[in-house]
Amino acid sequence: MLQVNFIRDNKEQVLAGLQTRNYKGEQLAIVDKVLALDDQRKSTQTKLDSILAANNKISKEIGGLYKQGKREEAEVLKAQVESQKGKVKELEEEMRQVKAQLTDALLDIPNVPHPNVPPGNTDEDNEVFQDWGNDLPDMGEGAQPHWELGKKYNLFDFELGVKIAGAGFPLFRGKGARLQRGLINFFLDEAHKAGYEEFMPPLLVNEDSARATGQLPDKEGQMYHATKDNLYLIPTAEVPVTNVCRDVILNEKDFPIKMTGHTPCFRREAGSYGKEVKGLNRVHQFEKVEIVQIVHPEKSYEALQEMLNHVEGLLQQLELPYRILTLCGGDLGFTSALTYDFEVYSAAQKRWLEVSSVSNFETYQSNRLKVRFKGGDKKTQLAHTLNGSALALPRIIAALLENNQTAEGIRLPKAIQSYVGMEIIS
RNA sequence: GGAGGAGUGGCAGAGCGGUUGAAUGCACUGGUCUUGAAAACCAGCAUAGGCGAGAGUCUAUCGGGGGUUCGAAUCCCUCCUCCUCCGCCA
Repeated sequence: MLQVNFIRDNKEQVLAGLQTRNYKGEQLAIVDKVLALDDQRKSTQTKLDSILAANNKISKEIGGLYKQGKREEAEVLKAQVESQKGKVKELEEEMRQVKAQLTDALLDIPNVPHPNVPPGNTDEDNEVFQDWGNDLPDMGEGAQPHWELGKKYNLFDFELGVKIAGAGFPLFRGKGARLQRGLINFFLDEAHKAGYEEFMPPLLVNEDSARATGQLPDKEGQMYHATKDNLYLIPTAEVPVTNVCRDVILNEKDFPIKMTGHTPCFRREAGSYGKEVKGLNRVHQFEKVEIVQIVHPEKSYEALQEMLNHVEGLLQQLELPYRILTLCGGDLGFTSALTYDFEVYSAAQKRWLEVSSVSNFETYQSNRLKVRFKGGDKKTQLAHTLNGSALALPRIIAALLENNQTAEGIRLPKAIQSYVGMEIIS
């Protein structure tokens, strides 16, 4: 969430940001609401503090009087403090409520989009930041989609997944399982080379962690919830990995913090069915390698570019046609200031598939995470956080299979042949 | 899962109802001394929030939450975590 003081000092900028996100009319009133609640919070605290200060002072006097044996005088003062108790309780309750309302209101305000975020309403308005050009692969008439190829080469089995768990839980087997394992290792090795520390985090997280990275309360329905122990299955490694730095005050010298991790990701994807989700296009459980950076505020857009280059390098090594989109105001994630999506062309489905999303959250996430650092001036301030997929597996596998199908089998790109242990899947 | 013990500042560790936001040591930062370093000495060293132009001052925080009390790090309840023993187990 945004900091109240930032909103107060940059109200026009925040309002303009909301407009980029297509907030109109009454929806913009949220900003004034936040400021009003904050004013109320302050005045309530001033009242409360002055009573508490007076009470504390008297209590100390009582201590002194008891030592001197002046019981009666002490009793008088006791009664005096006691008489304020109701008022204190009342103000404390008011404080609790105002704070809760303020937090709720702040949670309703999305991040301020970066000036480069194009206007627009839907994914159709996303701006192509980097195009592939016209020579998209044409596999001809007989090209098979990945779900057919998976069956043909016995790489994965959706029916068995349904039997064991349910729809959207694919079962990888044989060469399909090896392909997936090889890709994960390839991605992790590349991240390692780029200076990211590798993590193997818990796959279930507690409420505090889910709240800190913003999955709660906004995306409650999208996560699997182990209610008995009140733990959530992670929808992305971003959650456990970013939480490494929760409530930490870093030293400026620690920057940049670069973390990576491979995890399965669990998403309920409630309400999405149909063609768009066929095969591996959208599943409840998938593998992903995530990269996270925590950096000095002045360096975050450099870091974003670096992450962009990293993801681009992966796709080039995989020899897949890709394009990069700048998400428009309407499609931009609630917590993000600037997001680039990577899409890979699926030759048989004849459509672009999103395989990575790289975002700069600036201080929006770190404010809730309380990731701060001390700069040269000894002041603590919020760090910037960024993350991106590098990469998500299922759609990469879909594109690899579809784009590389030949009569002899599926020819793997050079970069991963040693990882998978074969040149061709036949 | 059962029984017992413990959680205090970056770390170690006092305090166990009254001016204690918290002794002391270490670490860290600045200074004195020194050609330089070490040692020694002096000073500083938590976070968040309110009020204030500022100096500053007030409030909250001793694992989390709640309670008792004029007053809680200290007493009570509850949750969490760690340690020891027993049981179970990949």
